[in-house]
Parts: sequence; C-alpha cells; structure tokens
Amino acid sequence: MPISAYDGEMARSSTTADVFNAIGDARRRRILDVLIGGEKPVGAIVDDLSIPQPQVSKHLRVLSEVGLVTSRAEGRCRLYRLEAARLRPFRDWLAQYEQVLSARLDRVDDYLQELQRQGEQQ
Amino acid sequence: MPISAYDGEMARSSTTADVFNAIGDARRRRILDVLIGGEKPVGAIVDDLSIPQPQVSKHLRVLSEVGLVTSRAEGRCRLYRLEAARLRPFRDWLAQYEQVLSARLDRVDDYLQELQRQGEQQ
DNA sequence: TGATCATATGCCGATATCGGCATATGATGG
DNA sequence: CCATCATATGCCGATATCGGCATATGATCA
Repeated sequence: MPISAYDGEMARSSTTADVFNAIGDARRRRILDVLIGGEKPVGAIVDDLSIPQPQVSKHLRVLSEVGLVTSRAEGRCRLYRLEAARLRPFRDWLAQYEQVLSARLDRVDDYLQELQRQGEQQ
Repeated sequence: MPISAYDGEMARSSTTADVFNAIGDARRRRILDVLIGGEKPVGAIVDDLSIPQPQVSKHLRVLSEVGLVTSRAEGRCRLYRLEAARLRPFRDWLAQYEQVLSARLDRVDDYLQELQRQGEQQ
C-alpha cells in the first residue's frame, strides 16, 4: 500500500508531459516563480525574466501541457495563471522523504534519551 | 531579496549538476525511493527495480554528482546512501508555492465570510 | 482593410540524454 | 596468480531538448 498519494509512475515518463520533467528546467521554474505573483500576460514574463518571447511561449506550452499553468484570452493578450495544485505529485513525492527525516530524527532522539538513562544509572 | 533559501539559479543549469534535473528522470526517482529504506549496494537496487546494472550505476553517478546520494566501499560492494539534506532545494522551492496555496485558501475563507455577511443582511 | 501589437509555431543546429551492450576496474577468495 | 563477484566506464545510435531566428496566427484599432 502506498505511503502517500505519490503514484510512483513506473517505466518511461515519456519525456515531457511529466510534472517532474517540467520543473526540471530552470527557466520553467523561473516562469512559475514569476506567476506566483498572479495571472500575467506573456509579455510581462518576458520583461521580468529577459527571456526571448518565443522561448517563453514554448516553456509555457510545456508547463500548460502538464497542467502547471492555465491560460485565458484577455483582449489581444493571453493571461497565464499558476495552477499550484498540480505540484501535488512533486509535493507527495517529497513528503515521503520528510517522513524519513522525521523518523531519523526520532531515532536520534531515542538514542539521546538512551544515553541520558545510561548516564543516570552510573 | 530572496523569499527563502531557494537560490533561483539564473541562466543555464547545464543539464545535470542540477538537483531538479536529477529527479526529472523517473528511474532516478525510483532509485532514490529504494534508498529510503537505507543504505544499499548497487546490486540490491538492480534487483529491486529490475534495471540493468550499468544503467543503475550511471544514474547513481548523476545522483551522486548533485549530492543526492553518497557512497562508501564495504568489501567489494559499494553502499549508496540517500542524502536527505540535499532535498532542501526542493523544500525551499516548494515552500513558496505552499504560501500561494494557503493564501488562496484564506481568500476562499474571506469570500465565504463575505457571503455569510450578505446573507445576514437580507 | 491595413497597420500594429501580442503571442504561437516552424525550422534549424548544437548538444544532451538515455538505454543497451561490451568491457574495464577493483576487491575477494582459492 | 587466477577466477569470480560487484561495480564502473566507454561506445553507440536513437531521440529529445533547448536556444535562436524568422514567420505565422490572431486580435485590436484607425
């Protein structure tokens, strides 16, 4: 039984179309970071990051394919919005390791208490 | 000024040598998952995941280059261990988005209270 | 309709990646 | 020293990726 909602997708992740792959690129992460500030048109991202517009559009496409962003038309602009909920696979995956860390810290805690008890007995 | 310890590495991440890139590969993630169980020799990973040994070694190399795993020699085996501390960039980066999520929930809360007030006034 | 702004798409070349296979390195035991 | 186990490395081919540039699409306004 799975520890969390993390699926543990088996074989090939078919390159893109995978959240992990999408955030594997630094520029895409920066685009997401910019979108934390809220819905923005492509041009704003271009200005903020000084990345050529075609590249921004392409990265937005990848991000949109995995659902990390959505877009809507507003006049002749296209507004992109962060879909933070789609970070869930990443979050769940990471959560497994948090548990390991806590468990490990607990064990250290137990160990320290053990040392303490031994000290008292001498 | 940075929101968290997340560095926000600027330009090219030079492919590998980037933690996010390292976990972009599903097989590498599975290797890390296996190592949650503790230090293991390469052979154990090979058995657990049914991935050819050379590939496992290569992926371990990538993971080790970014510090996500470390290894030590034990007889003629080489034991690999997960370095949970290196998961910090993930934590820090994700933390930004947790705030967005909470903020959004707060806003929903506000909205519900607003509805409530309006209902009372009628 | 034509000009312009905003964005998307297509093509290119360089480079990287990944899997598969063979083989090298390294340690151990007889 | 040789055989063997455990792991790493090298080479290959197929494919993907990314940036850069030009250009197409699409909407708005005069």
